[in-house]
Amino acid sequence: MEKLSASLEDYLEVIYNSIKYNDTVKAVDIARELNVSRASVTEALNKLSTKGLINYGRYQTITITDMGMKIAQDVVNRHSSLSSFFENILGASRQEAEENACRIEHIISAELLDRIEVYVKFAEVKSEITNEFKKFYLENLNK
Amino acid sequence: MEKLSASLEDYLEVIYNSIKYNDTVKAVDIARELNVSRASVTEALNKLSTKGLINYGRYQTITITDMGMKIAQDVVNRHSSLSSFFENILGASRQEAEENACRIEHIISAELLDRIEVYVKFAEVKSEITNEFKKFYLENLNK
DNA sequence: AATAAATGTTAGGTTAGACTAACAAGAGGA
DNA sequence: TCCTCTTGTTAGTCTAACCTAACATTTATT
Repeated sequence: MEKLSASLEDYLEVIYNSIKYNDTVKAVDIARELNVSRASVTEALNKLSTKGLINYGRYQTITITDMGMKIAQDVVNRHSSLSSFFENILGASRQEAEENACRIEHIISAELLDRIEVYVKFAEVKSEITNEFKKFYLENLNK
Repeated sequence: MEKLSASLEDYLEVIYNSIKYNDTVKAVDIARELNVSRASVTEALNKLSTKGLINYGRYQTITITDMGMKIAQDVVNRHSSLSSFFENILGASRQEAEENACRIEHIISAELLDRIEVYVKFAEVKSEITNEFKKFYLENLNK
């Protein structure tokens, strides 16, 4: 199975999260969330369906297949690893962290992401590092 | 001036580096470097020229304008900050670091990049952190 | 149930960025 | 100089991802 485009990963991610937290998704929700037209959502749904990642047909309820589930969870994991790295280690705001995670999650390599995940664990164990960096960062703002 | 696309930033970056290290660039070099056809290079050169970032006309030598210079240097800075973060702090190989920097440089926010740059300085001052992380990373490989 | 509002689909367009194939221009060697 | 090879350009295509406008279907309201 060839890699999904950044765009299709976004659609799948929204579908996954929406089902997880609201038990269901409608095309109009996806459109709002991704700031695209309803027509674009229909197009994306057809592509995801053709690839066997969601179950979907005209005017039908959207569900995720097992394969789609695996991919969606992988995207979501990438997202949350990056986001917590940006927020907890680099000290970015929640929003800043989220926005960057949304974009970078699609293009980072598995290996580099792995290093980032380990770094998050590392910083949990050695929490003084994070504090020292925050101090260092503030000192550097004036320069 | 509106933001350049990732693709045009790549072209400009190659032009900048090529001129910096070889005093000149030819379209065929750009094509090789970016793995695109010569036709695609011609198209990109016309766009960059229209935007006033390079001086260029049919069959003519390519040079960078002052404005193009600023943008190119900014891209190159983003690239090298990211690359050294990935290599020196996260311990990725040179190649891994470069490849990811090439992609991420186009989409990271200025604010997050700034935090990364400060983190690189921080790790230079506190070099024990990097060593501890490398140890921690190796220990975590087996889990 | 009838109608109005919301949602989903289709058809047809646009744009950026790539491609190939064919042709044009320039550069180097015999 | 002529010929050949390399390099650059053009024309025409393709694809992904978006859009709008019009139409179809479903859902909600009276």
